[in-house]
Amino acid sequence: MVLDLERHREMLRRCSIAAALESVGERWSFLILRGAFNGLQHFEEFQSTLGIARNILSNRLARLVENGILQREPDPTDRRRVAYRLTDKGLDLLPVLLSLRQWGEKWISAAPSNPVLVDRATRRPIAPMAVRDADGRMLSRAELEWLDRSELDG
Amino acid sequence: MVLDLERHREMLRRCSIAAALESVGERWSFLILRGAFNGLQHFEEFQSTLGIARNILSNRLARLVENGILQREPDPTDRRRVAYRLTDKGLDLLPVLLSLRQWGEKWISAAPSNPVLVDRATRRPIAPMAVRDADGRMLSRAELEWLDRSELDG
DNA sequence: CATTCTCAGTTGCAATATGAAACCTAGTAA
DNA sequence: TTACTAGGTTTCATATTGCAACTGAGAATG
Repeated sequence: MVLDLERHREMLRRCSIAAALESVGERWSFLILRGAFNGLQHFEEFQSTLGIARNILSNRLARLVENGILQREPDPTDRRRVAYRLTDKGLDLLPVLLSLRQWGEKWISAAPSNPVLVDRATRRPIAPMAVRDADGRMLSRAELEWLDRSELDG
Repeated sequence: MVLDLERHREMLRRCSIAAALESVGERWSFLILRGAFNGLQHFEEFQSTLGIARNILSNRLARLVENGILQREPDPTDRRRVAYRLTDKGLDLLPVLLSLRQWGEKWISAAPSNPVLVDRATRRPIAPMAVRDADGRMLSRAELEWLDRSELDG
């Protein structure tokens, strides 16, 4: 029993999805990040655009900072203000955010999202997030298989 | 004031990330889906491998079914048993799951996850989920820009 | 320089969600 | 016919969230 519980805890520690959710899985965290990706930086901006309760926002920002996803930067020109900006670790969540957005767009809100992420050089929208092989070819579901790591070739 | 609240509600309805999170953003939902992707189908399997409370599991499965992400299929050979399996809508969450897993693997639990998703034909692991242009070329952060939909070419 | 306003919170309390454990019901196995 | 199993539900305790009012440092205004 205790062992089983321990095994479970261990499993959750090993599972990177569970680990990721510890950082960004709480209610509002993702929407705060969406805001940050769209340029929001200040407490009042997040609060008024998301309509989140102030104490919860305060808590979520603190946790995201603790987890190294946002950086808290006091503004030197106005000492009341604090800017919250994405760290590299936070910026690296972009694929998660885009996948989720595209899924929601496809299956729930048929309305296309705004703004759109484009290739700066060509100004063309990015491709849908998809599973691809090592050469960048898109793989359909039928082409995929789960393999135990031990069965991977050298 | 009421208008502002309404505008906010409207925004959340329009935001596909918020919409997606309504379906899969509750605590445990993602881990249940991870289990489903790894082959779990039965109540007792989810319960014992995740260690989730039975009433919560019951609630989450019902909600995922409501939202068309899982299908509830009574087993004809044993009328006690019920199989929960991913629908197409649910299977389409794979990119989200993989992005999250890769992020967790990179930034939190350095340990590589198991099992691994491979190209069935070559048995080689899939490429990391990344932002790519329409031709499949990977785009770095510096190459990306947010553009208002109205500014898109034709 | 006194007053007012803004920003980023905190506090207290009510409403919800979650968790643990026992219980239930239909169906299967011995 | 008795025991056991799968998939829940119920009850009650605890934790999380939400709302509204309040605070305190600092900036803007007159």
